[in-house]
Amino acid sequence: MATIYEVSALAGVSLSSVSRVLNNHEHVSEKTKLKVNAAVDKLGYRPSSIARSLASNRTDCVGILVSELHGPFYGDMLTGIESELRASGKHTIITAGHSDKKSERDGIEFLIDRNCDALILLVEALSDEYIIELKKGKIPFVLINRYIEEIKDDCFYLDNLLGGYLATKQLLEHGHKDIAYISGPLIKRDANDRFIGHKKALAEFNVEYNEALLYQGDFLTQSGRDGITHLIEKQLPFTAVACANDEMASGAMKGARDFDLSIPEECSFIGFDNVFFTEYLYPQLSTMHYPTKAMAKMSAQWILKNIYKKDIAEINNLFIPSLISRDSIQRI
Amino acid sequence: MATIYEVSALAGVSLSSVSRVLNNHEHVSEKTKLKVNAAVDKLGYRPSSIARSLASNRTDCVGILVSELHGPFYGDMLTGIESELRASGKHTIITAGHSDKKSERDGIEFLIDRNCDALILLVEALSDEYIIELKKGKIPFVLINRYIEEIKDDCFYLDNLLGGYLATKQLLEHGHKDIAYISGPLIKRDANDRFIGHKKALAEFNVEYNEALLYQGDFLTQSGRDGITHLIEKQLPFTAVACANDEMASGAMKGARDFDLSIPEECSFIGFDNVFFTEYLYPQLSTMHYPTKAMAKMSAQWILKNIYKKDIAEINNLFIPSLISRDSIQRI
DNA sequence: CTGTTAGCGCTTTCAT
DNA sequence: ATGAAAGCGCTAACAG
Repeated sequence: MATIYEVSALAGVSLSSVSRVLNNHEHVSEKTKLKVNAAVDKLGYRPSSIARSLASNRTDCVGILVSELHGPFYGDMLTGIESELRASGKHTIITAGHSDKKSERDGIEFLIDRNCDALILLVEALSDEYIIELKKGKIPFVLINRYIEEIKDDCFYLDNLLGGYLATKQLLEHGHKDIAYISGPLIKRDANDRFIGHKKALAEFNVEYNEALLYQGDFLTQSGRDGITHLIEKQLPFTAVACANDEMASGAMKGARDFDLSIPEECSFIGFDNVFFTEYLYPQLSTMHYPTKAMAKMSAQWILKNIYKKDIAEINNLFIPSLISRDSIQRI
Repeated sequence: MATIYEVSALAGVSLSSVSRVLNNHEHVSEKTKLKVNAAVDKLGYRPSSIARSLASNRTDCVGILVSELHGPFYGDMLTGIESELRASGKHTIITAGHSDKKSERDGIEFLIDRNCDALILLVEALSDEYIIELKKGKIPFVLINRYIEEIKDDCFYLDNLLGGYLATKQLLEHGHKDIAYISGPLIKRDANDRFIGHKKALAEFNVEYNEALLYQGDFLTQSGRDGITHLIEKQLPFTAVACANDEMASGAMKGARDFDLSIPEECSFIGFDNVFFTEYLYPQLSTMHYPTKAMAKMSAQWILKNIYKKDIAEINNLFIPSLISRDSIQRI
């Protein structure tokens, strides 16, 4: 592998001149540029990113931590971030936190050890305190899908309360009054906000909230199924169920069918997130659109703007969910 | 940030001794180990991975290239690889090739430039020749989901022909004779193999292959929908359709329903890959299981064994699909 | 506009 | 078993 020394020798200029043209620094004569580029081509020279990082203290890498590398939600996030960063010549090191405190901590340490210039974090298990403390360290980072008051400008988040509200409102407007709710883990902020939104809609329509109709799931399909099973077996009265995400909604729909409930005739459903497969469920699932890609892109832009000093028009932290109306809700 | 010099000074031993205990080299006295570790703890020292890489010419990073970062198939692959590698203290740099020749080439170059110790590649657009040529370079790599005769020991692949055969056989055994086939892009080896398997099953059951019943899709949901629409509008006779992957099957099922075909009563379906959402379609989709995780894990193990000299029991290159029988096939 | 000179923080022979 | 010293390949003042 040719080094910069050989380029320098062949081009007949100094090391620094080579470095300058390689990094597009100004104040380099056209002539030396030409000479250097010729030498580079001739030698098939490729700079060593490692050596460059050691000397410059930059890696052009941003570290990403998401809960899982699979799953429609995280997949879209990753795609959105990677493509935006890649377009600016920055690279991503991706790792998984598995919604587990230790894993998330390890993941972050790993990314810091890899000398990432900045991080994009989707952390669920780590406490607000830990994150606020991390902010005092020297590694810049943003949070996605999470709101922490103290560092809110570095957070990108959805108005989950509004989403929960709009979802249930949709059910109410179709005449439903007995509405079950399959929530995410309520200790999680997003899950709780969606739930609060649900209750807000109920209140607005003067429908009394019935605690028995709440089932707390974990955002995974199986828990949706468990939820509907629980509700049915308890013989609880409901004509519709709002689910805190699409995975659970699909599980719940499956569970309902196991009890021969026809959808949406006997039971309506609404999901949340609008992941790609909702359109391919039967009936197609009405849900709340989560602008995942836009949020992913924005978080990447924050990095580009603040760390790499690129010109970015405007940073916007709050994202708004919108209703996707399909076929899983029956008017009664 | 403390450096190794400070550790050396505080511990009262030489640089090299510190380096030795840090890297678990043998021939270090218990005493110096203790002294060094104490100093490390006291200083909160963390080695710089960059400096280490520069000096040692290793990065402990393996580069992964997949077509997309989203999608159930790639997601599972990534998860499988990352967890296996991570467990051995190796790291992954992940990038997307978008099934495009230039993107894939760029991605590989990027990973090489990042000084990855080895690569795991899922490439679709790049030619066999390009890959064989790459093999002559100095970067070690394996291929997943692809078979190239010349480097077959470094390939991990599914017996797609068998899968295609078994899928259609399942339909035939349920009495179907008029079987439509929605294929992937037939220039792709895996798509073509599945299709060949389909025809083989037909032949074995003495059912004549009818070219009109073939629709060539692109593995994406929409093309499944387009396929079924085409078949129906042409008024072609069929009682079942075999799809080359689950995405297209879900699209096809949706399309069939748009024409008020009941599934599976009026039309049976079988998919391929057994991605997670097949279970949540209605009816649940019968499909061929693709041991994605196992393949991902195996490819990571190849790297661990051959690059990092870990003890790995056995490497196995060929993976076998198996039938997952659910509710989308009607006996006639 | 160009060249000289120090390192960046660590690993790795080679002696001892 | 330990230490000294020579880089790994590049960037970034600084001087000219």
